[in-house]
Amino acid sequence: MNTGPRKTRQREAIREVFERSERPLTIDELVSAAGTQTGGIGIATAYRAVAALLKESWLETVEIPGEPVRYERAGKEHHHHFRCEKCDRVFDVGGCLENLRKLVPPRFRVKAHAVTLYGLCSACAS
Amino acid sequence: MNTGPRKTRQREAIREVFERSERPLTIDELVSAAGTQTGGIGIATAYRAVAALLKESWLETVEIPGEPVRYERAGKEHHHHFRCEKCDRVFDVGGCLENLRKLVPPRFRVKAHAVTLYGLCSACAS
DNA sequence: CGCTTATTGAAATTAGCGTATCATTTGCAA
DNA sequence: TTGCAAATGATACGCTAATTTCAATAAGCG
Repeated sequence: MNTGPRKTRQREAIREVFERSERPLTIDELVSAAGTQTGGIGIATAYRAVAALLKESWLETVEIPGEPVRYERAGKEHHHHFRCEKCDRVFDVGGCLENLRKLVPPRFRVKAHAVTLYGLCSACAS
Repeated sequence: MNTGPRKTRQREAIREVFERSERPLTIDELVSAAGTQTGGIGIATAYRAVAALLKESWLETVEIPGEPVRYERAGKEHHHHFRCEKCDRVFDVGGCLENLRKLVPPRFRVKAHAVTLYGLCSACAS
């Protein structure tokens, strides 16, 4: 007897997609990517699998204003995101600003920060 | 004869609320604030007035991931925002980071950026 | 292999946010 | 004061994202 999570074609596909992708993906992007690489997955399955992967901290959310939530592998080095205004893709951007804390008023306590850059990616800038 | 916008109690109240507020407000915050200061305004009116004030660039949008859109007076100096995780209010944060462009890969073109800080405001930190 | 039960997925449902409707109110020019 | 169009506001509607339903499928232990 066993009552653990089962290994299914769909979940394997989802893990593969995220492991191969170097950028955050929306649910729809995930479904599309998994669809081409395997027999395809349903949206409900995608949501459920992502929720599970979030719970076990295998994925993290990437939220950008006015955009659907995206997901990427957890545990990456500290980084931020760049959204291409032409192709709508979101890319990781390494590095960070050290002096963020200096910006806020004295008694404010900064616990986290998000930086989003907007512009044209290399593919769309040419 | 004249076919311009009319001066109403509700629009006056909305302008006053934004002029007095030093922080961005959601539609609901606006309705609440206007409600206490005057006879109250409807949500539809709030949306319409805000849309008009946006169109004439008297207001600007402040978008924070996972949050409803907020609005603040346009024309302020370049600044960013701080969201208190306890009271959910959003505050303006002066200053900026100069070296943002250095973060992105060579061929990427940066046109804008958004910085959001998260933590506890001075009132909630005590 | 056979059985139990987790998983899938299409479709229905929910939830949040914003807009459109339309009868009523009201600004304001004549 | 009068009249008309603009403005209001309660509510119905629409849209998108995400969850739930439930019958069918399939993982995987014995």
